[in-house]
Amino acid sequence: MDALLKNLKISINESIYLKDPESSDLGKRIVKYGIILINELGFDNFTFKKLAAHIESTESSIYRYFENKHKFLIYLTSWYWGWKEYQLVFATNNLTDPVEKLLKAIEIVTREVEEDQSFNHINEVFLNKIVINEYSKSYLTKEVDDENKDGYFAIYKRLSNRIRKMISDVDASYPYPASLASTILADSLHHHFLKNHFSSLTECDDQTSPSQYFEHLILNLLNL
Amino acid sequence: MDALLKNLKISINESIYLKDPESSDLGKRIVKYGIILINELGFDNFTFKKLAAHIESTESSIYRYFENKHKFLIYLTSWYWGWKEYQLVFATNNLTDPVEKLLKAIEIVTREVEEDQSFNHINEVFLNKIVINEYSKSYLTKEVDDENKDGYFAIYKRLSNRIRKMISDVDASYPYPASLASTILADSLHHHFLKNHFSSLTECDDQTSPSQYFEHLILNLLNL
DNA sequence: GCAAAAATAGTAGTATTACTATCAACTCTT
DNA sequence: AAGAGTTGATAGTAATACTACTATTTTTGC
Repeated sequence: MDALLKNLKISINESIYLKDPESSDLGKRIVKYGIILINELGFDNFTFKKLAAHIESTESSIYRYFENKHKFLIYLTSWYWGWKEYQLVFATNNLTDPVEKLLKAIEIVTREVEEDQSFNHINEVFLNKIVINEYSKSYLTKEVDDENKDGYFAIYKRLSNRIRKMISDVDASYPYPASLASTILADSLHHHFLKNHFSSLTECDDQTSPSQYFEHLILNLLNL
Repeated sequence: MDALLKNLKISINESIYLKDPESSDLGKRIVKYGIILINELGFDNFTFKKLAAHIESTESSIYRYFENKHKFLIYLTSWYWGWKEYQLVFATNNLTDPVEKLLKAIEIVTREVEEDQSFNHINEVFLNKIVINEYSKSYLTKEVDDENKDGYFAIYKRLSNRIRKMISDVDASYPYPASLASTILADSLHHHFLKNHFSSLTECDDQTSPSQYFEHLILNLLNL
């Protein structure tokens, strides 16, 4: 990953955390080992108590950074989407051909993160797996409308919007650019899951990636 | 709904429940008020204790039917997909034109359930909302592979397969029929959710339904 | 250079959840 | 009238999701 990216701080809505985990050593350890532990146990079996034991700290110290594990998940996934957004802007900014631009964007948001790109203390490979397995749990709640109003999902929505614009730029006549952008983002996560757990429900496997499926879809659906 | 359907029993894998809820009055009340309560509270806030209070029974009685609330969710969603499968088979069996057949199938699986069709004690409108809001939580778990092996998701997979075949029947050259079937099933649930909570991420609203979006997608993606 | 204030870490406790176990009561059959 | 099956009532446990409070360390203001 580009050196510039390594020095950037992904900025996350302040109401998601009580105290910025980037502001202290403990905060960074919470994030680092939180990712490792959620990946290992799954979000449902993950608790602050287990995380505290893992980093040799206490539950109450973690509660000073995050109100509860739900907000911790929102924090981690927001970071992930912010990171994806940077990659997307970075990789497409210099492209002039709108088709090339869109295809590059699709590739970035649908591909699997394969190696640890070591954005400071965050393991992006694990974080990608967490997003695939747990992201929908962050918004499939009774509190979604309040949290949406408070901007908890702002980064994801901004990213979706960027893709929507790129779709309209290649085919202004396509009537569902926002829906298609949403389909690409959400359904590519779903396809990574299917590939790993319900292989009969997708053609994607070691040879064929979700990226190829979505690229083919875009190229055949839009008027290019 | 057709009278024939009302008399059919949706058959659900026996290892999902401890005692068939269709076999007793209490069982039916658990299912009936379980649906109402999950719809009201959301699955995360739903407990067997609350349900027991609601139906003036006890936690321990409910535990005699279902091991835990996760299996209860699997039961309810399996029932839903079984019900959709019946509707799909019923409505498409007599159609000879494969395009018409596929479009009918798409309409059935993507449309919102709008009125209570009173399949005995089950409120299908609420159950549809539950599937939209909670279905993915039933498989996004660490136990998914074991539960899949035990056939917990068999009905959904069978339904997805039926759509896959219909896609291949209208365009044998399309390379991703299984993936496209999965996209239609999962992403239409997602679009109903977006419509209700993230309206900026979709063109779907009161005027434009997810069904229209997916119909347009199919008609423009496949070689018809 | 040091005391007061602010930030942070650690301990202990509570309410709720997600069960399990046991026993009593009632019904339905043979 | 015995026995099986179903439901109800009560109690108990371990884990979860916190909150309140105390102890320690760090910062800063003079």
